Amino acid sequence: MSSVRLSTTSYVVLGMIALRGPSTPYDLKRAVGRSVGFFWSFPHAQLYSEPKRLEEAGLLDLHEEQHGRRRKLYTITEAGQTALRAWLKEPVNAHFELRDIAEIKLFFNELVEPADVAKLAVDQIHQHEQRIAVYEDMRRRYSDIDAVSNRMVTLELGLGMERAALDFWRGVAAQVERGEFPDSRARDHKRRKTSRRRST
Amino acid sequence: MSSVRLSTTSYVVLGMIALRGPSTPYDLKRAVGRSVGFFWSFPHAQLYSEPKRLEEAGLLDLHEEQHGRRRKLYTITEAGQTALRAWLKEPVNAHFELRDIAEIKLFFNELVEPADVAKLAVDQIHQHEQRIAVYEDMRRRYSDIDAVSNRMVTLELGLGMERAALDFWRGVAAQVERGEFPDSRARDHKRRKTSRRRST
DNA sequence: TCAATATCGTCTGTTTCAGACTATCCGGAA
DNA sequence: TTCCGGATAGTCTGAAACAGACGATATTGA
Repeated sequence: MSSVRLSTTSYVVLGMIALRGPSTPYDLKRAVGRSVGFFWSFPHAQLYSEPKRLEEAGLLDLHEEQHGRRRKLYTITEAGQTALRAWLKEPVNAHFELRDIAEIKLFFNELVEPADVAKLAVDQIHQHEQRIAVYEDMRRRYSDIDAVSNRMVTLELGLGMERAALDFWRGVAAQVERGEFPDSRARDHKRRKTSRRRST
Repeated sequence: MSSVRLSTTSYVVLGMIALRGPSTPYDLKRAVGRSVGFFWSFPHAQLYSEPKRLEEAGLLDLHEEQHGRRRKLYTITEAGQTALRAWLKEPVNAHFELRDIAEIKLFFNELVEPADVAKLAVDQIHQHEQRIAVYEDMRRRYSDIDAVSNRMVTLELGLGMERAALDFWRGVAAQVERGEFPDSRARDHKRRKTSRRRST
């Protein structure tokens, strides 16, 4: 029940148990693998150690099952629900929580000569397609449940967001294919000018 | 010169030095703080330890300056350039590199009742605006240099991507404001139905 | 029946995190 | 001239997380 520092991974665990109900670490491992793992991946060993921490903090309840293989079944507590919801409501804080590899690669892309926009676009398209598949899979699995509202709102938002990104990169890819992209044009008139800097 | 494991942070350091030229850790700290730090943040102490590792791996050169305060000036080596470019070219691998907090929060958003789409949108809008500002700042700082091609291609892509996302979320916010969003409509006819599960 | 495969869980050295802490420099007020 | 505050610059450390090797138990079907 002592105060622990909760990481994003902690909230992923909390969130998964809140969504799925009572779960063993292995349940979580499989569920994470085909859903939220596409947005936040981590070693599966964490799914054994993290719930233990959360249980010690009073955010999960533990029910040890003692027949056959010893396994641990975790349930979320009231305190856990509260902590999770509080986190979900607060904005992403700028404090060591921002990490976006795709954007980093884009940021530094000017360093690869000539800028390989085509490859970049393909990479992004692939990633967004994958994420869309994750959301669509969830939608498929839940469409038979009658509680349409909250879950469906979320799924549609996720899909919408991913589709917007996908469209953007598909557009880029198409432009590149039609030779409309600046990098090919710019290359020849660059040759003449060398590393002159800051004339004004 | 031994082989070390390079993390994303390593590549950020390499990338910053490649972009800016010779830099001290403190230079990096400031530069990161107002640019790439918005996509990938980490404790500044890393900017002292990481270059040392990279230097030992032969990816950076060290020039110790010994007048006044002792400071270390790092330059990227050929090997460093090569490693960086190789990383930039390879697609984001699915192996512990995917981490997107905003998407996580969206994923679990159905758990906050009623789904607070408005707040979510505001958060996203803020974040994308901030990132747009980063790209625009870069563009402002570099627009006077005549090497238009690579850097400008990258900046336009970054801006385009962020604007697409921003537009999407602005659209969502507008819908919410006009009351067109499903969550308000869905709430009443949900009350009646309780936790029945999976009828088929 | 036992071998292969799938399921489930633990362990461990290394790296990173997060921020407290130390130290230096510089300008202006007392 | 010293003293103070703030900006600049760098170090240190305990606690987590990482990454994956490893160990153990079930299940199956030959």
